[in-house]
Amino acid sequence: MDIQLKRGLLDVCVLAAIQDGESYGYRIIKEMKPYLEMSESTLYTILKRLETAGMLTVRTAEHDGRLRKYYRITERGRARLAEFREEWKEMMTVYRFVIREENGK
Amino acid sequence: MDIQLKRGLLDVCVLAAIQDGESYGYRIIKEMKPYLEMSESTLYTILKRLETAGMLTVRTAEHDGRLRKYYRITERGRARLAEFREEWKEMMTVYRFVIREENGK
DNA sequence: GTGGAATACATCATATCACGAAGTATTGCG
DNA sequence: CGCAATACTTCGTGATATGATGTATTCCAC
Repeated sequence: MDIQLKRGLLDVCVLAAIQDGESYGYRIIKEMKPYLEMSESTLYTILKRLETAGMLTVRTAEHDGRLRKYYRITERGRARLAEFREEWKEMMTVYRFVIREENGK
Repeated sequence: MDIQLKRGLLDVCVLAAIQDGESYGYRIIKEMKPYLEMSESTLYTILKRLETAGMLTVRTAEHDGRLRKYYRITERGRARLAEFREEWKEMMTVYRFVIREENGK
């Protein structure tokens, strides 16, 4: 998919991946892969950004001798998802503008 | 609208604005405004980029003593629009992944 | 007839951001 | 032992949207 198009989905996609309960980086990537591929460096950048924005919280825990960071969505994060749904309506309006001519085919 | 979300639409939106016949910068902005707002500097940057990519051609003509640049879509530009429609299908898949939980409400 | 809005385009600096590359460290399997 | 998988981090780079600013003309209101 076009990178630019992808950009708008990355953040909300990560939030969506933890909306049912906490998860961790490596698992999030695997879970999202069928829908949207992203590199590890991208994901961890996004997770940091979302944390800074108060959209998720982090806790570190040991699992099989390895450290894992578990991410949990916050109210603000859920609000972002709700906002996204509104923005999507605008997206659809623009989409119809873009494809209008080929519509009659 | 969220800037990141907007990014994926800007280029195709400009192409869509000239798909029915040539137009010029100032008019494109006005025409797109109800759907997607962009600053002038953004538009002219995009027009230059699309020209470099061979998705549109430019001709300069005088109109009421002022110079205008008229932009015309190319075959490659139309191909980009067609490609966008395919990408949109992927976008819809991701969209459904994002809103899946709230769907049942 | 002067000032300001509208028309029309250009350039520059800046901030954001996705990503590849590379690294660290452990577990588990053949 | 070696290699894949797990798990996270850091750095540099390139792309890009935008505000600020500038140039130049036309048209309308006062």
